[in-house]
Amino acid sequence: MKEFLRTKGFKMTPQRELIFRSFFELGRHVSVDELYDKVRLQDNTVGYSTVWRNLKLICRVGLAEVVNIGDSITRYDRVTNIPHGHLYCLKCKELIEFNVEQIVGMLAHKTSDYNFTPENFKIEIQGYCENCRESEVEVVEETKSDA
Amino acid sequence: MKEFLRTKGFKMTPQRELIFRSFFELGRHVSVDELYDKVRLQDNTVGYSTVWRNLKLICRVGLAEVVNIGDSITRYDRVTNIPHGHLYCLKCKELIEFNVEQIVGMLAHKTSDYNFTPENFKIEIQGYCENCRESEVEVVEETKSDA
DNA sequence: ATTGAAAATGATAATCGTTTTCATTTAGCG
DNA sequence: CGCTAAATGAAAACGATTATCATTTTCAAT
Repeated sequence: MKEFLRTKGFKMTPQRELIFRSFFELGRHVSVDELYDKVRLQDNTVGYSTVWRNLKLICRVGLAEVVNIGDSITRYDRVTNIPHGHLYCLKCKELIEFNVEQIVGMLAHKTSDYNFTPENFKIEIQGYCENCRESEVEVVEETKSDA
Repeated sequence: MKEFLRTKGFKMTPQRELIFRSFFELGRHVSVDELYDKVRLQDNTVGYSTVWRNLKLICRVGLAEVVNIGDSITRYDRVTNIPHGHLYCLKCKELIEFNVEQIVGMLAHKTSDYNFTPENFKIEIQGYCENCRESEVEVVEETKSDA
């Protein structure tokens, strides 16, 4: 890892090592706060900005990418070689991954109709998971006034 | 439209009418600022918050939905009956719509494997449009230090 | 037409996530 | 070692979005 970063022109530091390791330990859909909390458990001197910067760095070097669904929280997802989309349950807020290998293939083909060269596919589906399926009624009648 | 809103429990006001009309005149991928500017051309007393609130209202009643691509600007897209995804050019930042009717069909089918009931499909593809295709090289070597 | 309750407006302040700044410390090459 | 570029941590700055609140307006019931 140290080597990997060096070849890209970045240095290795204890904080950075801790942040990187924590990120990969956390696994999927990591938010800044989650990562910050985990890092602080092991070293409570690490600054918030440092966690932030390194999370962006992890993306910059191609080891993670941003996941943005309905809520306003940006999450970072470890890059894997199997492409996946996300199913987001509007009720319980759970984020389920699902395989989109064939879909991506089709999409790639389709974009060529538009003379477009794709780099990155984002497929996010909002809906209701198995458990929450029943109560999918009221969508408009929530917050009416002001807001 | 007035009727339509009333049945959903909302009132009609001159500002609201102007904002709604302006939104639909603008067409696709409307940002708050764009809409605000357009509205102010016709009535420079309308407040920013009012534009904001009404943009959200347009979404709430199902006439528009949020489009969020790479940049941090939230845009609102008029809902149509033909489902479409977005091709976002990383260079010129243009947003191209493309038809995803079949794709959505496949996706809907695929989500059933996960016992998931989809409500909303978002397909965003980043890449390079016809004109910008050549210069798609440097992706990592941009801003190195700090940041 | 008048009225009264509910909702909308507009200005402003508050909030939240993210980015920048800057003085200080550190990594790592020569 | 010693030097330079990069990294850190704290704090402030920033921009987008939301909440607050006093005032005004809509609209249904009279």
